[in-house]
Amino acid sequence: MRPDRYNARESEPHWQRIWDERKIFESRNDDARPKYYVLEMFPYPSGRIHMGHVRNYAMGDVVARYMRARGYNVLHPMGWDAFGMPAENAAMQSGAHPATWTYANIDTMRRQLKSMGLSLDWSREIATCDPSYYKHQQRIFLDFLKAGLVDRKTARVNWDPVDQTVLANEQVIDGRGWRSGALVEQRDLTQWFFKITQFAEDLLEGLDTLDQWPDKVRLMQRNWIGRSEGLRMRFAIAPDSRLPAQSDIEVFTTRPDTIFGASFLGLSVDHPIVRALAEANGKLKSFCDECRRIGTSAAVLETTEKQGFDTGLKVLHPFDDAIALPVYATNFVLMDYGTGAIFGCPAHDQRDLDFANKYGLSKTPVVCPPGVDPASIKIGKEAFDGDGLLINSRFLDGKSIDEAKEEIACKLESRELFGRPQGQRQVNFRLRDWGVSRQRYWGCPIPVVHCDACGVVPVGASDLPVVLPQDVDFKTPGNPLDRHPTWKHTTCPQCGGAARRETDTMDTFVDSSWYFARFTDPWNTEEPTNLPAISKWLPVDQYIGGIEHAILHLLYSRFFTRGLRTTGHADLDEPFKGLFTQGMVVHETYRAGDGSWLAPNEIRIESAAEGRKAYALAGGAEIEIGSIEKMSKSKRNTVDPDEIIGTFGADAARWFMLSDSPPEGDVIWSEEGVQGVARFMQRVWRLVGDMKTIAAPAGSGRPAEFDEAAMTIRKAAHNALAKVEDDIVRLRFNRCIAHANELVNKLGQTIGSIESPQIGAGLAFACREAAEALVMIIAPMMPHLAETCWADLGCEDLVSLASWPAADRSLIREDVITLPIQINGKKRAEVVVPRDADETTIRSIVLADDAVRKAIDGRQVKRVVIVRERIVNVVV
RNA sequence: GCGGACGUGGCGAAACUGGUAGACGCAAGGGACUUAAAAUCCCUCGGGCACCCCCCGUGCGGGUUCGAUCCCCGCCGUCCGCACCA
Repeated sequence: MRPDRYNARESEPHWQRIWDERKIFESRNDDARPKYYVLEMFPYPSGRIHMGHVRNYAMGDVVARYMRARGYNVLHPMGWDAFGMPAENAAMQSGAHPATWTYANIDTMRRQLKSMGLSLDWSREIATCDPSYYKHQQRIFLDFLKAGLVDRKTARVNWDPVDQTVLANEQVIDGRGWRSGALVEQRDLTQWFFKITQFAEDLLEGLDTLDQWPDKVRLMQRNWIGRSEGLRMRFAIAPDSRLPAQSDIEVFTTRPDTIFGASFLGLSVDHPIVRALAEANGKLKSFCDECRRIGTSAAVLETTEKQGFDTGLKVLHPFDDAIALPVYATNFVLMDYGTGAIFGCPAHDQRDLDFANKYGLSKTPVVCPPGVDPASIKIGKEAFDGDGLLINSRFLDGKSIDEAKEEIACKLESRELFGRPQGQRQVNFRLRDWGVSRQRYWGCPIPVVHCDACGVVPVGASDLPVVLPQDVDFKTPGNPLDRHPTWKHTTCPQCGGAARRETDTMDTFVDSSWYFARFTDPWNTEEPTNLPAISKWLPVDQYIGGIEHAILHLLYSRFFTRGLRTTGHADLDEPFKGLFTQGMVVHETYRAGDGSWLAPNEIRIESAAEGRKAYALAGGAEIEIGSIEKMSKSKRNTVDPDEIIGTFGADAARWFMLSDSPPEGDVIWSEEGVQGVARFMQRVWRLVGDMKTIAAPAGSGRPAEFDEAAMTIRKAAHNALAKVEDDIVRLRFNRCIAHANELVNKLGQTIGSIESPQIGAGLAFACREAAEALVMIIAPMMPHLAETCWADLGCEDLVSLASWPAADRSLIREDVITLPIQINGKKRAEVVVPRDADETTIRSIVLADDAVRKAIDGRQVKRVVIVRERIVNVVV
């Protein structure tokens, strides 16, 4: 007995169980069909999934299910980005061990993801906090170390003196630790680094090959890498101010052409020369300390004035000994870019101009914009950095900027100063090496030991993994690994003497930099990956995730892939062939009179012609409907996927997530919207039932003749198939859904107008064909409803295993077409013409048309523009 | 400040990137069925008007074109990224 209503709550677990038992989504590495690897960014196991996950995984699942139907061997795995701070914070607050907390969260979230009906290969599940995963990460670290891709050097870090840990830049808010609130100090610590800068050029060039990435992301990475070509040049210190150990100062500049506009040298307060001078100069020292204290956060930089401290040193202009330039210690020159020193040319650099104005330094214009009289140039508050010709520059006068740059570079390169060339061309990058040391417990241990006799010694491969100790306490601040009573004491792999383990763990971005590769052979106990599996599956054909990872995660993964290649673990450069960044899930906010936020399930909406109003469920007070914002706990505008799935079903949640907005944009979750989806689902269920009563049995042959109703149905079905095919591969899910809606509308209308005596073989076949097409079309998005309909229609096996019925595009081509007719660019009429009509025929049909003649109204026809199968424009 | 994106009905959006602007959905209004409600079905739904005609309309002002949401120039506004990188 076919129920009147489709019951998602019964149906969804039923099909999930069948999919699970038959393991139909597990992919094999020895499957010979063409591969397709679709991957969504794996989640951090924070506790529960949120609607953003639902959207992300719904998108990936559509792609996976569609490509499977198209005959591909699809890899669609899932795992957990399971190391990280929140687990330690939870341990500090509740006392639960990070591992216990993390695995409990994973269990919850796995159940939630399974309730979404995702076609995932759970047999490949990995968790980065598992020793079976991080063992291989340690191996990769050691291989990178051996290959010279790892460095250990001192670096300036944000140090939280209360928590006794290093903080990332984004964890420092207004100069204070985000958790402790303590004033953050800048400390020089010895840290581990991945030498990502070694691949700077390659990472930049590789972007050009990533034509299936959003331009926006490529641009962001390009800017982040920040390549610039310039010149290192040395200035001799004037003899009377020369220091004992220092005869010259080297600067980096991208504008050597402006050398005759130079009026000072600016040095970072951390420049060795400044440091040395500060030893003997208390005022300079306190200036430097003050600059360091203020820090470099964005908000601070906005308001901080350019400041300098005259060191008393003078340097000689490289092309005129008679010019001596003052040397300042400044707060705006960075030590870790270029040489930590610049020459300032106020006329053509805004920062230098600000500085010069403050300290009354000269500002000679040396580039004259085209069409401007050099004598008329006045330098006020705005520096000119545009193009022009050189002036006031002696031998450079009249040259272009590029010619002048070239000339200065050649001159200085071929000239010696104190026994070395005075200039050297250099390409500089904004990109810095990737510091991976974290003074935390819940991360992958860095597998080296420190031996007093042998120094830093890698742990032997057979001793991996270096496993985190279980018995740790989080009551005291600092690194639990460091204060663990026994864990760090070990013996040196080299000399056998007493040694200490490295107690830093790796940045969790390391964990996510190669997980996509591990999925290709997650069972491998010996190696991180193996080349046949890598070659088979990588690159990921379609990677889907949030734009917030546009730089770090994606850049690190690209670096790692190059590193894996260098160390023989992989054989490609670019891990992600296609990238898609989906938008956020946003929701209205609700605010009570007292300013407190209410959750969507605490209010009731009433809508009428005058507008919508919200009332509190408790008490009934009217609630202000606020702006639409990203779902967040603080604004309480979240909805819980479990509740939505429990009420409307996973299919409804998935469909709505894909329906309303283009996938790269934000989608507004609304109760009304998801109710609309629920109505749609019942409509599909009824329609399939209606069509079934007409439809021929499954597998019936195609008759030779189709009547008009049958043709209408067939055309609608094939038209929808064709449009969905075009849109789904471009991830335009919102359009796919519009096509599905149109098909349902069309089929409903046509079926509704059929009188039962009319039903012949043609119509029966068309109904069977169209009903199956409809089910196939919705299946990637609403797999459970689709399975139920598929079974109801008596189709073979599962729709999840069925092949996509390729659209017959010849059916969509009409023999006669309706052409819109414009008179002087405005649409005035339509005519029906044969598709293959030539221009003369069309012209005469158009000009004979009553509506056209009326619109022309006797005026002279000057021209008739005919665009084939598109439009006709009559110019009068 | 630099770089980028975007502006279309009451709302989310379509429009094959130069060819019928507003598909599809949400909300709203009217009607049918019903004792009633829900569900379902039908109609209307950018603005104006003399309402089967016609005029206006894709942030604003120009331009190119037979024809512009789309291309060009100049404004206005919103959002995002980077942030003293010499």
